[in-house]
Amino acid sequence: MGQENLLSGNERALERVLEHALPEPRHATRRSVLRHALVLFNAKGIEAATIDDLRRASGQSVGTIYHHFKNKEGVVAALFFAGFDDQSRAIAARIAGLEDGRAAVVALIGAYADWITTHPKLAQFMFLAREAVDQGPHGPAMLERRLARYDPVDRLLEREAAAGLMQPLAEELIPALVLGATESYARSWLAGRRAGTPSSHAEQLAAAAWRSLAR
Amino acid sequence: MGQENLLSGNERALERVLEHALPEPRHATRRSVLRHALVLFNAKGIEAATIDDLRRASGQSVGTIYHHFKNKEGVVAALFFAGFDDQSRAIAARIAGLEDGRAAVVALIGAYADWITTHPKLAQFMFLAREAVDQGPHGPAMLERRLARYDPVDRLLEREAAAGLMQPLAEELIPALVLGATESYARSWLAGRRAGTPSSHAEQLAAAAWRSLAR
Amino acid sequence: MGQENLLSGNERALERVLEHALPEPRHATRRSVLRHALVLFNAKGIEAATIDDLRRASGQSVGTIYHHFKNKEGVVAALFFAGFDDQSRAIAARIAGLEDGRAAVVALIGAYADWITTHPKLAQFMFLAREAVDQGPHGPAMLERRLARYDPVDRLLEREAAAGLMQPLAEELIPALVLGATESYARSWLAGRRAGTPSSHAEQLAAAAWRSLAR
Amino acid sequence: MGQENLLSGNERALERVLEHALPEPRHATRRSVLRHALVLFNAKGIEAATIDDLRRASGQSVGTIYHHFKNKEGVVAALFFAGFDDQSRAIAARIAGLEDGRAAVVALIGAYADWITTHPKLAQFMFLAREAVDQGPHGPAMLERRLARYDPVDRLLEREAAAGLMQPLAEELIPALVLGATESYARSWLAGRRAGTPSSHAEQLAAAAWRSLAR
DNA sequence: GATGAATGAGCATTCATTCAT
DNA sequence: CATGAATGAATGCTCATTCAT
Repeated sequence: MGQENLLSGNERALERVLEHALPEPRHATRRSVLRHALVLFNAKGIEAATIDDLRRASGQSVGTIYHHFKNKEGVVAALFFAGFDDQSRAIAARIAGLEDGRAAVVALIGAYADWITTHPKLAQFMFLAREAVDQGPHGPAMLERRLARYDPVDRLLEREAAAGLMQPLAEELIPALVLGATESYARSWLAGRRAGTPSSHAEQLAAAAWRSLAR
Repeated sequence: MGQENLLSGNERALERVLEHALPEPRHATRRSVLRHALVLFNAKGIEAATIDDLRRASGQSVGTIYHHFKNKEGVVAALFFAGFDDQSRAIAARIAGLEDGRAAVVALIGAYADWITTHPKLAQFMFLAREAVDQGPHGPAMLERRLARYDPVDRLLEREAAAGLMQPLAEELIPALVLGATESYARSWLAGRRAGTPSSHAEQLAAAAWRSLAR
Repeated sequence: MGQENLLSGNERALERVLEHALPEPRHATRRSVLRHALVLFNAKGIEAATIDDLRRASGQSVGTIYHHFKNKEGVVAALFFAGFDDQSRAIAARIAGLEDGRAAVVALIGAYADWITTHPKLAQFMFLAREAVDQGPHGPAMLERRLARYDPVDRLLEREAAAGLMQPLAEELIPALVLGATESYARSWLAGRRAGTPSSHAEQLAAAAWRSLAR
Repeated sequence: MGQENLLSGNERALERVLEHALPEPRHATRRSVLRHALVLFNAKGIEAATIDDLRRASGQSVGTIYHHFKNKEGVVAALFFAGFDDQSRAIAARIAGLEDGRAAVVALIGAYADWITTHPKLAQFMFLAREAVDQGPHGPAMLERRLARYDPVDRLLEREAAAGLMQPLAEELIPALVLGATESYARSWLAGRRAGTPSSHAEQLAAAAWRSLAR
């Protein structure tokens, strides 16, 4: 029985995310810092978690953390991007090739709910960090990636709207109608105020979203 | 021409909220501090805004601020509660007496969207402060107030669900389906990423929410 | 025998400078900080002396130092200006009313040499800090004060030059010819490389300067 | 048209100084580091310029810089000595063989003014670094070299003083009277506060110095 | 010789809070 | 009620230097 079995599913999932973002063996230090940063940020809040906490938890020196991440903000950004990109890949994999608006909405909500269920720690952190990252120096880059992520679904929905298959909704409402409820439920679940995983409700959330959109 | 005309609609609306929470003339100092705190918290973030910023902006002394609010956390809480209670009053006024689930959802979403549209600064602050207040010493009190706010609507929806008028949804999904999209849209609008006010979309948001819920 | 007798001449002279710059009783804390800052800056260098050194030496808290001086740079500037202004007053007092170039040069060099001899610690600090202050935020203010200090002498020398009483020298050389040697000697003396005080050589320095200028 | 034509006069002069101090081809790395160190030290100050700045500017690695110079102090010293020795050679060449006090003073001031005019960057650095080098481990060595540099002139002036040809001046004043004004003017010119080069004023400065000394 | 990851003591500065007046 | 001087723990970050590869 190797060490692998000592890792919970969440930890394995996190490890996979970090290894995808930082695959080189020489990035082991970086990965270790991010692993501990995630726990600290979630436990104490991003502002309240100090570099010294992180140094103690990760067993690295302050200098090493700064050497690799430049900044506390750099640690936050690295972790956020690793999570965001993994999430985007999961979504893209499910949406790829779909030609039907309803199927796309179901796939998007399913992928989003599953990812959050599989990566609850990272998801929680991403809700915490989102605002800070959007305001920070990587804000524009994030905006672009966000647009790219949702672009395929947007195109399909636009096409069906043009074909008269959807409710006559203001276009700027669509994103909120698609993901608003799922996001809201996910926040509650991550905060411990709901029992069922987002994954377990994904079908109902997707069906409800589609009812709100379709004619 | 009185001073009143010099105040924008937002400022008048804010003033009304503060006067409702702190009606006494001797509370003028408190109100002034809260007025400036709102601007600072929104501009710099709650943690980043310092008591000294607040002292400078409000023209009061540090001692005075502590005398009236006990704490920085006390300033945040006072502002948050003033907003929350005003919001609750607005919702309660619209819901009162309704006996129909659909009407209740329409009223709730309408009141919520209108309040945010009328009090954007306060609404923005409340999204910022919500987590901090929920964790802080007033967390339990807030939970109670939140439950009380939504209780009338919850009861109506439960009744209609029992009568088989609604989709067979997991109960814990309902709050997200009712307000998730509206909240999501409001956040985007407050962040400057959407053009139309929540108010202007309230009917569509309410109709969509109801489609997602009703059989 | 009071405490006064325990103070050396230098310390009394320093005290007089500080009291002139910060006369209020409530400025006692500020004066104490500056007194100890002078010793530290001279002993370790301005950059090498830390705020913590200063806190320890002065018996004040870090917060107090920052409360009163805003900055480490603020401590440096306050000390520099106190010294500079005292020096300017000493020079102005000796020059006042003179109508003769030679007498003005003698008075200026005498006042300068005497001041340095009486305030060696402060003088040493001022040579150390000059560049930093000139570059810093108070640079322009300093330039102005420096021009004002030398203006009376400049005018007299210009008048005599116009009357043909002086060597046909490039105007931009005059300041260096008047004070260059005295300043150079003062630096050496302050560094411990010369035995005689600037004061003791003031007459020879003044006579030499005048020989270099006059026809 | 070779690369040489792309170098300004200052850069060529600097290159000659560095090549004299580090003539071997294998010293090219050292020379490059010193070349960039000069710019950095002048721009940011010696303490404020970091090894990492130097690494970035010179394109070398930290390890290489330490390998060649042992220390940050070692970089400063190497640059200072290169400049000092070149200056000394320039002075010695002009003074060699003179038997007349006046001629020696003229030659010394001329050589000094010319060197500063030709090597303004290096001269500026040397004024910055002088104190640090004098205090540091090379201080005694510097004192010796300084004495050696001025010894020929000192001897000539002593002889003429003994012959009654000079003003009856305290001996310790002589160095200040000889070079004080020139040094003072050079500092002002290097700081950008004077227009004419030291070279252009060398004759007047020398004549003035001699007037201040001679009977 | 060259590289750059790692180190960790040390620093300037901030800031919520207290309390004597 | 009001003031603002005083406090000092805590923080993010820097930087010269070392050393394994």
